[in-house]
Amino acid sequence: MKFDPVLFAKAIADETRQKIMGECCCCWLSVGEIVEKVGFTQPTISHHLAILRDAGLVKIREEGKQTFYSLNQEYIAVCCGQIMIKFAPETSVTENLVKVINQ
Amino acid sequence: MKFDPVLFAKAIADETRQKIMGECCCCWLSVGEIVEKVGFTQPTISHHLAILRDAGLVKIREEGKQTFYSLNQEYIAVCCGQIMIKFAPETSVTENLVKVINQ
DNA sequence: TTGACAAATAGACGTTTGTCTATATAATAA
DNA sequence: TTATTATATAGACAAACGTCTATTTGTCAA
Repeated sequence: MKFDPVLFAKAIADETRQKIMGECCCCWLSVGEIVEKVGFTQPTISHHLAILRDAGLVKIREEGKQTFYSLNQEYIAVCCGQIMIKFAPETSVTENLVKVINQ
Repeated sequence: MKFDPVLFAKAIADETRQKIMGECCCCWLSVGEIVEKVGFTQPTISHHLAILRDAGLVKIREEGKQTFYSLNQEYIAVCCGQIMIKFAPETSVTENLVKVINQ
């Protein structure tokens, strides 16, 4: 997944999608479970999941009739790191991050 | 500035604004200079600067007729760090970041 | 005080986005 | 096969957004 800072920002720039991301951050959830937890219609949730998928922010596992989603934490960390390097290069936090990445 | 992850993401979720951010990341630029570098009309640039300002992403210095803008790198680093903690808590990059913040 | 310049604001307009209902696709069970 | 369930896709529609032109506000120089 080639990093595109605008695509990444657009993907997370919505309250509903951030709710979805929070729900499936550290576990696998089916679309139905996400619908229950977030509270929009199933097509709306599927629409948002497609946007997250196209940006590379979720991992997908199909199992019979169901599709499970889980947040792609590694890639999200990379995206945030890249944005810090691009837009906050002179901060100590970013300098430390760069040190960790390069070691 | 209270951190709002959706407001932050919306503010950086536009190509023109990211160009502006890149230009005034490590220096102070007047609105006129940003207009020249980014290449939209002055009202359009002012519009985007207002969005960045409302999200706390730029610092402002007025000087006579001119207004100078510079990216608020410290706050951008904080925002990225918060997003990592929220959406990528289990990654080693985030664990290192938390260590640095807490020390 | 007048004129010139820099930036912000107002308003118009086309595009993009988020949500919905309706429908299609795919997998399983009877 | 047929019915049922889970998810994705299509299309409609209102709201939000990005850009522009025109205008206003504020500062400085003559």
